[in-house]
Amino acid sequence: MFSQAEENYLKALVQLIHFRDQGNEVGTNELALYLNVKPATANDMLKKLREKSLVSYVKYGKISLTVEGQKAGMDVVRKHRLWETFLVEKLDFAWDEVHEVAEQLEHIKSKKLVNSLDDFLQNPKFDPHGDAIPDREGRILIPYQRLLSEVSIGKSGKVVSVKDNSNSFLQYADKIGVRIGGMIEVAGRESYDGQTTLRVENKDHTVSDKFCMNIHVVCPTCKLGKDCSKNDCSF
Amino acid sequence: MFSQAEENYLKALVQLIHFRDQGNEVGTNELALYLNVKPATANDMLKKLREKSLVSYVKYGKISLTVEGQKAGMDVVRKHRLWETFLVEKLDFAWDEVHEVAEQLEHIKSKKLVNSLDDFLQNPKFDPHGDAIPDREGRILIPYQRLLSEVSIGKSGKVVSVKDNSNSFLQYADKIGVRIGGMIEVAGRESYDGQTTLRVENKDHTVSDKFCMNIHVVCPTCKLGKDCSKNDCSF
DNA sequence: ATTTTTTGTTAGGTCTACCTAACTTTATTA
DNA sequence: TAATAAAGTTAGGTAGACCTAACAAAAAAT
Ligand SMILES: [Mn+2]
Ligand SMILES: [Mn+2]
Ligand SMILES: [Mn+2]
Ligand SMILES: [Mn+2]
Repeated sequence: MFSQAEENYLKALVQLIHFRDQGNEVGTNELALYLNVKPATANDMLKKLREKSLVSYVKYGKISLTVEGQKAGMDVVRKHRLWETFLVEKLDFAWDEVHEVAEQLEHIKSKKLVNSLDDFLQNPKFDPHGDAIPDREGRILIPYQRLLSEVSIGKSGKVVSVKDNSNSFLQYADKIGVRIGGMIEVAGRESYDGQTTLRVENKDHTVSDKFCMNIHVVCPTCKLGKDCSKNDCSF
Repeated sequence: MFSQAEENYLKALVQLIHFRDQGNEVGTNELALYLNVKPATANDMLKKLREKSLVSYVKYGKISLTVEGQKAGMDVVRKHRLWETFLVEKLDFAWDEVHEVAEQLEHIKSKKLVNSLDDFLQNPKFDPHGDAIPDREGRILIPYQRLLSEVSIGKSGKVVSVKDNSNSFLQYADKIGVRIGGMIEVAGRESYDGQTTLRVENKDHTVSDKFCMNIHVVCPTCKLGKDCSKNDCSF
């Protein structure tokens, strides 16, 4: 079994290496920044994880996960997302209240618990933020999605996930009616600074480019599948 | 907030001081034994808890909990028992499978989580082992109960709790049909060594005195109330 | 009332997960 | 290419929660 700290590093590495659009090269400093620790601390832990064959890296080089390390990290992500789903679906938490608690729950050690919970929730494929939940083997479903900031004017998308999980972002999103599964139309975009007019539930809101870069949408007709252009895709 | 270790000590003290039939004087050695640590370790922690005004004790004296310490310990017990109930009621765990996992879950820090869970379970008063679940203020319902070993021959009792939570005990209890809420009749008892014949679900089983001393029963007609003899009590 | 046993304390040490400060390597820029 | 900046490493240190070994106090037994 892994310690809580080890699990946090493995999860962070999965997120930095595999769950990012670009730049999947990860170094000590970036990892440390992500985990709110000092580079020296991250360096210590990397040596320990290397000893245990969970990461592979050489001094001054970039970090990667071994098969075993990736599996372990995925498992933490799986637990995190299942617990978030539980909190929202069963205990009526709001989507901006679950992350902190899930950070704790993700470290509970019991195979039976995780799998029972998965069944109890009817094997959900996505968490309350629209992020894919890895299955028992660490596999995830990847919907073909794009950032709202990349959707052309006049087109609509269905919200599948948000990148920012901060309270301020989630509450702002809530306020203007943006939620997982909801539709958004890009009514206009200012070329000067990317200010975008969104039509949500028949109301218009002018939001920043930054905001749009944190929302993933899919074509409402072909949510899954890699090459969207070959279908009757609305994008 | 308290650390996981601190919480474990506070819970142990509540259990040793308040949840025991007799002998509620507790010392360093006993506490250490209960928690599977060495006396020196328990001593260190007691000093720390005294600093924080959670226990009150003097060198070489007996340990007691302050109001604040008792409140904190009760809260851990509450969480432990709520999670055990959740595991059995919602995730179909058996009553001998829940303790270990609850030992982990009891340390999750979120008032909202505990109270939501309590509501989700419809504010249960007893856990799967028949132990009372403290409410938000740390109050518990105490059924008038006696040990099965003290029930007279010919009388029946309804099982409300078991003292031993070990796998071997629970599985043995299961095997002969003893479960919370079930009825047991004391059909006979050998005065030589206390060997007792129990009638459970119309079958007779001869069990040891030791076994009987780990089962709490109440009169089926007056489960609650302090002075059983004033009612139409079957005992 | 001693002796012996049990119980409790102290001193000093380990291991984990952090830290700061100083240093080295690699990358960037002039 | 040489200077500078950024990234990564090492050494040494702290705090929490545990340990062993030696010792002191209290309780029990003779
Ligand atoms: Mn989260
Ligand atoms: Mn999430
Ligand atoms: Mn338990
Ligand atoms: Mn219990």
